[in-house]
Amino acid sequence: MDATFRAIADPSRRTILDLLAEGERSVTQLLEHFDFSQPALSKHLRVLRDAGLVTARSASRRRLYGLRAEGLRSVAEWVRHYEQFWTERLDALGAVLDAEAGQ
Amino acid sequence: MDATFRAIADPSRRTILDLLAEGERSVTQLLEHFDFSQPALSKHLRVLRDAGLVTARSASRRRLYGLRAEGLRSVAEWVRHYEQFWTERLDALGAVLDAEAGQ
DNA sequence: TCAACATATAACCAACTGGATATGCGTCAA
DNA sequence: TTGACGCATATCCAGTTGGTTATATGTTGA
Repeated sequence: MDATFRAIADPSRRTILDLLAEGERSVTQLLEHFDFSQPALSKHLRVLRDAGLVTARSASRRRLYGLRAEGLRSVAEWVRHYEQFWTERLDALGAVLDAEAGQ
Repeated sequence: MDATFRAIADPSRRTILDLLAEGERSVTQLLEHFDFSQPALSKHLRVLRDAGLVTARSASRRRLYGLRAEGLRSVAEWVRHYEQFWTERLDALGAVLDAEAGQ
């Protein structure tokens, strides 16, 4: 879980996840979207793989990466725990408005 | 937004947010939950403040920190975009089970 | 008034990180 | 079979990070 949070802390890696959300991509395909070198991309992919956020399979001489969104579940649950803090306020606001409308 | 993701990448800082979710706390109160020094805590608090995740107000000679959960909104929205990937699968599974039950 | 308290900042350090270049290794096409 | 392709790994480097100790600042109580 710690690995997950550290993995998504980097904007390039979040972009990778965004790209993979559209479907499987090879390393070369992914690389087109970045300014850094291919080894740098491979490093990012390794971090994502170690965090369980992407999968990889070999297809002839290419390597296809895919999204493994379930890896983000812990993040989703963690943040949902906080979501109530702003939805509660909206509920409270709604209650106030209702009360005022009732008068 | 980038600052937000980097801020929550650290487990100590996530713990701080968890503590503040229960209410305002002074630096000394927060410090009881950690093994590191007071300056280290002040540094973490600065990162969280810069990311807009906590608020601080002076109360006599103490400084009370509070949660500012709205700062996590961008994270919540980002991860919700991925949430569909596992809920969709559950929906699909549900459809299969429904179909089998119908036979 | 002054010592102790509560906190922030400064300066420093080791470890980690994201990048680069160089290279190794398997796969395909000619 | 061999050269080019696709990718991973090794090594190195500069910048960032999380920690430390030392110190400065404001506040309160005696």
